[in-house]
Amino acid sequence: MLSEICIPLGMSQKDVVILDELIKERIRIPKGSSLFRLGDPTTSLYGLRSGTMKTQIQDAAGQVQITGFLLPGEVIGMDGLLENIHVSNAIALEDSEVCVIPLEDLDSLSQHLPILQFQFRRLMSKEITRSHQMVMSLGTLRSEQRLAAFLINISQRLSLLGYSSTEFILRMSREEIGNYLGLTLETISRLFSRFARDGLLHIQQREVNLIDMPALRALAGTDCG
Amino acid sequence: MLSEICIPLGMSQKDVVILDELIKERIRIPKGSSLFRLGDPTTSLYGLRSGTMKTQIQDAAGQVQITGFLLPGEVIGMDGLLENIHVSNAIALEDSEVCVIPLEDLDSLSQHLPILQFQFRRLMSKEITRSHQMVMSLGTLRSEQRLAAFLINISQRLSLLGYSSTEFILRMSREEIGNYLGLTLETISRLFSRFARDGLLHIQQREVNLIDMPALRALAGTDCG
DNA sequence: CGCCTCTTTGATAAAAGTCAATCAGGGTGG
DNA sequence: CCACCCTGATTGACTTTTATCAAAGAGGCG
Repeated sequence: MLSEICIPLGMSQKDVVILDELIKERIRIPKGSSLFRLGDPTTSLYGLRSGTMKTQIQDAAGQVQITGFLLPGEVIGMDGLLENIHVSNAIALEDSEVCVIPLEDLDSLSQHLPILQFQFRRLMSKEITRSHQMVMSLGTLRSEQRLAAFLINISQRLSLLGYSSTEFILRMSREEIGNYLGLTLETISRLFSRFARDGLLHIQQREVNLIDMPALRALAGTDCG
Repeated sequence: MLSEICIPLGMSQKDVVILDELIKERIRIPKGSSLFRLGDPTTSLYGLRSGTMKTQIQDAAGQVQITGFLLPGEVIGMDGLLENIHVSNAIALEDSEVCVIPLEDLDSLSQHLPILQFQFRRLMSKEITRSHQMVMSLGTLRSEQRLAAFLINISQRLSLLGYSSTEFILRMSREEIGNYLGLTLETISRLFSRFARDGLLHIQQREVNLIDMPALRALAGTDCG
């Protein structure tokens, strides 16, 4: 049953049962603490079961870049498969829970369950595409377009999880949004104020209410980072 | 022998021989033409054998973002494995040649050659990491830092191929560099002029001569996007 | 209540973009 | 062979966008 969240794509019931064997363990990650850190050996991947997390990379100078905000059902840790060393930090934005997918088991099972291999190939390809979209957002969009695209993206992903697509709570600070979008926290704050003034949304601290989705879409350019 | 270029990492001689069976075909791509286009079915991956290519995505409005410049030995097309439809265009910047790696063969061979599976997992993970670095570059670096990091990155990759790390020819225009780095062609041009004035490099059209690598590294912040 | 973090807002400055004109090379055709 | 044209590159003047610095306001929690 967990595996349906972790790996929710077209598998037969039988396959899903087999797959359940993969998930031996769950881990709770309290708000603010790390699931793994840069340099840790990569022994598992993780499917986010509940909560919200962020992944961030950092350079030698300590400069940080958030590379993703993760929602339930999404898989964390695939950037550590090059040398089996994590190259990012995964930090919980609220109390969260992940299911552990040991690489060892994944490998041995993949031998006899080709669809599992396909599935992970697809997930990795999806992450590549997502990251490329992010590059496009940072490379071509202006601040207001980036924030609009960000909100639409969050909205769509929450919607897929069965939550409201128009009312939700941002689990990340203005600073984290700014870092993610290549902007400063002040710019994010000003944009929220302007969007609210222009009737695109209501925002009260981290509670967002998207009012004019068509206008937001138009701003973002219909595509959704 | 081709496979050593296409998939150059730790395999036994025997494995390499088996792997050679994968490479049935080579394709020549003349300068300016496409290896594949957005929307094409993904039936193969491609290892670049010679030349230089770029991959770019585009949104509904036709806005383009270059997501990578490819040098010999690098693998193209992994972003198409989500739905087996290419989500990018791959275009030759000079006359190039790729070896074709049919997915069908890759899949059947992977069953009996686990190392091949690992290898592709690693390559995909590498692309994820590379793209995340790109996000960091766009999100946190200023224009001069981005260009310095770009030049160092090209330099390192050429060096690994046995070419000079200080003298090389840029196969892409100022506009393409600008698009890739989220800047305008004028900014790139000005930066090259400034770098030359400051004695960091010589540049004559597309011929670059890196003179002060330490200074370039310092500018880029030692990390190399 | 008071402290602490996060957020908002304003004033100013810096970075990069835009518009425009000129320049350089490379290739083509007279 | 040379002039011309076309694309790509450079440079300048000016504008826009976003960052920076600074101060004040709003919640939340001990």
